[in-house]
Amino acid sequence: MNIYDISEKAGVSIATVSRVLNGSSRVSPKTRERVLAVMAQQGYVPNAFARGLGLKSMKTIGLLCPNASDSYLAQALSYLERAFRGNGYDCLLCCTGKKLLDRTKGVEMLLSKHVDGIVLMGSTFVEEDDAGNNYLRCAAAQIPLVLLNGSFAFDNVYCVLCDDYHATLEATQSLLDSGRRNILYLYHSSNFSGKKKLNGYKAGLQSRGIPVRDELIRFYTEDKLNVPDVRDFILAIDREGVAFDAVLTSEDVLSVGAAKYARVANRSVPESLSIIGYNNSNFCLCCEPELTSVDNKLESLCNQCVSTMLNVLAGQESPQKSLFMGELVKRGSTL
Amino acid sequence: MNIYDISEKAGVSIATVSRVLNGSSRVSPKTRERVLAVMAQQGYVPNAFARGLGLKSMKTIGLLCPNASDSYLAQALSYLERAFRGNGYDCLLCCTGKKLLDRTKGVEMLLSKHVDGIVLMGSTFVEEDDAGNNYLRCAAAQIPLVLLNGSFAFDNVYCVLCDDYHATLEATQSLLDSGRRNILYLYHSSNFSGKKKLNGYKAGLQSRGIPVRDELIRFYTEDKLNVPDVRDFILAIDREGVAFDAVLTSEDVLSVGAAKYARVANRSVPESLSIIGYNNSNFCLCCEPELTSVDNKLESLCNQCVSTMLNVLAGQESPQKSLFMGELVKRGSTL
DNA sequence: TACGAATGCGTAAGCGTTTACAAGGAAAGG
DNA sequence: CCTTTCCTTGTAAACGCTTACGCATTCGTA
Repeated sequence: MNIYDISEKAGVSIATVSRVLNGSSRVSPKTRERVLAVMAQQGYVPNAFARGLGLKSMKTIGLLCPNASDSYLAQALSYLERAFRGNGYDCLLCCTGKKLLDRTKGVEMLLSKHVDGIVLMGSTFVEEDDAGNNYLRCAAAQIPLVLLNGSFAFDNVYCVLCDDYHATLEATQSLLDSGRRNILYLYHSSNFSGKKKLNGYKAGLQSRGIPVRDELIRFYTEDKLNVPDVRDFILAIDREGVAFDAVLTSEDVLSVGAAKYARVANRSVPESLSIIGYNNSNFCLCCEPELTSVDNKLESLCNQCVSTMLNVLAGQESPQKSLFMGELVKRGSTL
Repeated sequence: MNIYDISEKAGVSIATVSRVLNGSSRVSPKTRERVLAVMAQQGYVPNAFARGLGLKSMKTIGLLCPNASDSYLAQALSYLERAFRGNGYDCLLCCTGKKLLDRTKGVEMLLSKHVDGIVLMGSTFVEEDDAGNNYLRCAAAQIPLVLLNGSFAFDNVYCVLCDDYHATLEATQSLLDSGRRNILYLYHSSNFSGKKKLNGYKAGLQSRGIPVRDELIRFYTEDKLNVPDVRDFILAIDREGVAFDAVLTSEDVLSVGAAKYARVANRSVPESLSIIGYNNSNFCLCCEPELTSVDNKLESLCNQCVSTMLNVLAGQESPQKSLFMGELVKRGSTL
């Protein structure tokens, strides 16, 4: 069943069928009706490969996601896919893990499938001058790239991100202003936004004249975020003899681990230990007390990603960088 | 940059280039080397549309997912994508919501993109004879379909699922055997596996001679699963005067809500209230005490989906139905 | 040495669309 | 009634690849 069958049954040429297919105005209403009727009756579905060949586009956006099972990224995936599909674009998903090499291969795959644009999720990308990201330059030479939570100054690379630096800075200040002095900072990835957050933490301390102490800055290295393991990780820090009266983390799941730690260590939250997480995810509401967390406006970020992409594809001017402000959502885990 | 450029620079015909591209054995090693060298040097990437036109396949699997932000489905997505890509297939994602109409449109979209096969996630499909699922028949006429957690007896439709009926039955018995008599059953969707679970609950009661009481079976209608709302939902049931000493749910998030309810209602878990969830997700470990839950072997299910799909695509015999057994993982929320 | 088979490669015909160009007819203007 | 213009439609040439078929060349064997 192809365009020829339809043209025959409708008594028109294939060009006319194609024009109907593409909504060209250069078809008389009567003819259009007839062709559409035949299509519907025959259950005709145009061949996307052939269309792609002709149009050089298959209305598809590539999503490069480090890990679809991460609840934050999964949520982002969901927002992005919905918004793109609502605008006539489908999404090709590529989950790559975090390694640069794998991400490079992922981008190549997406390019070979001739996606119209790529959204790179999850900020595994560092600053402008990182040599390892040369492939971004190559990719951007062909199609528009939008980085979600990443930054990379180059033509055709657009960045949409939350100001993680200031958000973390404010969270830190908020802890200090409630009387905390020894804030344990726990983070899980040293990617672009990971670094911003860490810097925000340090700046927060300095803004109140509190010295930055390395033993209070801990990197959780396990790839998988598992609550009991995080709890034990913090417990071990405690047993080292490092004293802390607050835990600030780069992700909510780490904070859940902190809440678990508090329980086994017999410390009351928030009286003896304040906890602040990041992302304002579902996990915050699971704990008792509920977790204070930084809302980094994921839905807004995703919508901006999509509209930026659509604008660029439509040849319209678009901001190279869109920065959103995070917001501290206070709940029971802080004073 | 196309096959002609390469053929010219390598001094061979396009047929030879194509043969190299497809790993045909009908090329001398020397020629192959030369062509590969030119390709690499020129950074040639074959046009997937044209290949698709010729090969009638673009090595792509469509994933139909009701909701990528659901942690269970997100996890499944991640497993599926990884396994498919590891086997040379990419994944086209389509998140549709649960409505039949939307899912139908999603399937049509995937068909028009000529995916090689479709995995339908999330069991929005009911039994064999549901008239609404005619589109599955149509789709299956063209390409293989694999249902994850669904069942539909028809050629070219393969089912991979967990025995939710027996898993829920056993969970119910386990509660009864620990002395509980009034088990509140809370569920969120009445899809295929939702019905199986409900039936398992009823059968569990009956197996111990306990009457099924309608007021203890509650459907949580909100589309979004939000912990505080679930808590209030259960609180309202309590206030109705319906007494229950255990809560069994169709999803962990509902159980988290139950744990929250217990706290505001001043009931101790598990002494005054037992709780069992379903999926054995991360949420179980966030609660205090940790939640007992049914592990429905998601990773195994997903791997089976993939190997079934690959087998069918390779023309090999494959089981029409693959049934896995769930397992009750006991934790602190039960006696 | 001769002949059939096997191998390596090229030619050309698809695959199902889009679209530039052209042509035919109707409407409009003189 | 003849031109001109606009509108609708058709013809045919891409798009970049795969592959059946055919032609040389090489190899093995009698």
